[in-house]
Amino acid sequence: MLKKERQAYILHQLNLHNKVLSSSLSTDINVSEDTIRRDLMELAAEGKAIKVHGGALSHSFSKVDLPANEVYSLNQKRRIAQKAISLISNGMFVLTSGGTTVLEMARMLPHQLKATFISGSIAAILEYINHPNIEVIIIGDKISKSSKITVGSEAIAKIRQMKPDLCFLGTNAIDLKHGITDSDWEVVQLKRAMIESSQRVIGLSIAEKINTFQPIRICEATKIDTLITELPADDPLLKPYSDAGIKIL
Amino acid sequence: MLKKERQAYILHQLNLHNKVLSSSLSTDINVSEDTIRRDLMELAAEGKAIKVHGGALSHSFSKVDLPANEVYSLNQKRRIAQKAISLISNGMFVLTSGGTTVLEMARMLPHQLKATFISGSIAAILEYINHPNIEVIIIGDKISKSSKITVGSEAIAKIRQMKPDLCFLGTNAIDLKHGITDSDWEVVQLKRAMIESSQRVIGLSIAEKINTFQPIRICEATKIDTLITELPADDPLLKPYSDAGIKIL
DNA sequence: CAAAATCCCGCACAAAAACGCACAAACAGG
DNA sequence: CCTGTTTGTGCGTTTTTGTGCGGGATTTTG
Repeated sequence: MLKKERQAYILHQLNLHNKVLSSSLSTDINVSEDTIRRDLMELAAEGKAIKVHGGALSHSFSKVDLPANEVYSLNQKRRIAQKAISLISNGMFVLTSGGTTVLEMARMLPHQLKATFISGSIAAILEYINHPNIEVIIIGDKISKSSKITVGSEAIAKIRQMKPDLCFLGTNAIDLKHGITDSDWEVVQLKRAMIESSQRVIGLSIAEKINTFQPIRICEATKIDTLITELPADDPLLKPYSDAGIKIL
Repeated sequence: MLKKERQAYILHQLNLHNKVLSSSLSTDINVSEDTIRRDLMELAAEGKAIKVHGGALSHSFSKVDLPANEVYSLNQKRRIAQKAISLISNGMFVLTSGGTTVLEMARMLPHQLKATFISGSIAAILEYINHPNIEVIIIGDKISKSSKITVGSEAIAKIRQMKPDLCFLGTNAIDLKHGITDSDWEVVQLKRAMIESSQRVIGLSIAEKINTFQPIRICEATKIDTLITELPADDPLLKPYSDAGIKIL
């Protein structure tokens, strides 16, 4: 049995039962537990499983452990959110993606701001609802358990028929050569649609994601109009982007 | 049973009952109390539970005890939810409305149930997401701030093009003469669509709402197939409904 | 205040993981 | 074809992790 084949089988079992045991898999496919363990580690590294002692769990179980160590980047994200908010004016239609930076922005929206926010991110929606003057439109479709946002053709079709003033995109990786990239196929599809529909796209990215890339490409970096990081606009790290015609904030 | 799995189970119980006993958990999952205690300590360290002598408390409960009458109606709703859940089988497509009873049902869904839930209620969606085996489809549209559900023509159109197996309807008022009624125009539109699309409609209503009515009519009472209250099925209050051909549970 | 329940501590032990190594099959390139 | 390299796999050995148990300390309760 080929490695890929075996891993596909493991993933299938994982989706089916939401958990797998190294021991049972080993007797099941007739390979050593060591091999299973190595497979599980690979799958975990690719984000397709969660490795635990004794086997692995499906991502849908991960709700149990949200990492609390992320406090570190919180301040950076707040700074980004602050800059992003300055771009929003009363009466605008604003489309937002998922991601923690966007979520932080949602939390910091000034009370008196009157605008309409469109999103498929459950967490962001929750924040918008609590604001007194913000209208919320949710993009419906199947919800991806891993990213907690709606994905699928319905969602994409819905986005395509809008023309929002602004689009805030939480970017996982941006690089002039590789463009804007991500690791989840469904999310990529969605973000691509968001970018194409919007009059002005604003990328939100903490500095450590600048000049990095991930397996799947969304679009060229120059498709975004404005890039916001926690750094000052004249930071040398951002110079190439500014030269490429992207506004920096 | 894996450690993470067990802890997930404990957390689920905690969210459900707002408290857990080490002793009962121990006999429940068939592990030593020591192990449970260690789990609770870990969960407490992560801030997901509050360890107390004899078990643990949910974080939300730490405040003050809910007023007695709320607890009272909570128990009624739990009883309704329990009956409602018994109607759901694996693989079903289930459409649910908003309301606290439906929300309670969402919380009580058994861990191993595999089904697809469709809803426009933000609170319900949040509960569904936390279940490992449930697929979630959200109905998108504008969100009504008062009821925290999506309303509007898009939502209605979306519902119209589905044919779910079951529809659970939190009913605010039901009466044989006036039918099922509600007070919010947009919600009424939505519920009407839900009833028409579904193969089987189950009304959830606490007894005090039986034989009451509100300003706007959704449909006749007989449009629902099954009525679930916290009362036993042979309660005289429900006799007229049963005579009208509605199944009582 | 005394009995009962619960917790805490150290220990034992089995299951699982990590590590280093061996080995064979697949591959690449003269 | 031969040969050096990479890749996937299995096998001991050592470490780590998860769990249960006994007994003494502590808390709860009537």
